[in-house]
Amino acid sequence: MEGGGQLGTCLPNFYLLPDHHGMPLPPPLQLPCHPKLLQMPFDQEDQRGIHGVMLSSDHCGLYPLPALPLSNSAAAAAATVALGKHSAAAGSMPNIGGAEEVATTVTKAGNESTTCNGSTTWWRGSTMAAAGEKGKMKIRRKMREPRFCFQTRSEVDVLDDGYKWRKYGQKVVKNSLHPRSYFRCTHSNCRVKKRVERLSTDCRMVITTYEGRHTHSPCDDNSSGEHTNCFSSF
DNA sequence: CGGGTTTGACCCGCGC
DNA sequence: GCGCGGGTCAAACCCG
Repeated sequence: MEGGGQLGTCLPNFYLLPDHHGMPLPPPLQLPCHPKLLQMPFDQEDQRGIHGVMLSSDHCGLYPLPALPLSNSAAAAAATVALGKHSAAAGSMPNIGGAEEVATTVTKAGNESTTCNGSTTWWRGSTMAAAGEKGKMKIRRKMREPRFCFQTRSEVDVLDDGYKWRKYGQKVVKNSLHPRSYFRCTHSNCRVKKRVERLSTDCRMVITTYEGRHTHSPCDDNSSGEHTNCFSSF
């Protein structure tokens, strides 16, 4: 069902954030412009050959993003993005069209609600333990969270978005000069993942892809005493 | 010693 | 059916 959940099947939502310059990165919710304005029905995008909308780094203007090939390039894969969190804590980030559809798919794939509970570790239980064995990894593969990606110019690969991430993999992807890094949120009940890679065409550009929704606020990941530091740089 | 990173292997989906 | 490529696992390693 639902086409195997290949990344390319769900068109991403793109945001181009202002230049990073090593500064902590605000989560999508804190984009300089209202994220809602960036939304566009996926099917509509597709029909127009537009795979996303980017926020101009210079003036917050919107413009279509036809350049990123979503089907197979590394950038495309990274571009298939997803937004985690922000629905509960901040509440201002709407569920994004296609992303919500993906979420539905995830639910149908099953077992999601059981994955985070009672597992010994924050993510292992959500996959292998829930599946019980590798043979059921197919279920895992089907599980797709809402995705959201944005792109920014940055000196560093891993942007500080206020959450705490653990790297669980790195892989060289085709058509990309730079390896893609895979991260998971370290929060015990949070299954949000993110991928980070640099554009092969412009190594200064970092594409960050979020998948899933955080079940906690950004500060919950840090020590409880650092609540004011999450995005203090802004 | 605990938590995070690295990295090779494995699995799965998709295209041909 | 097969091969390719992306995504994930998990043991080994590193670091504070």
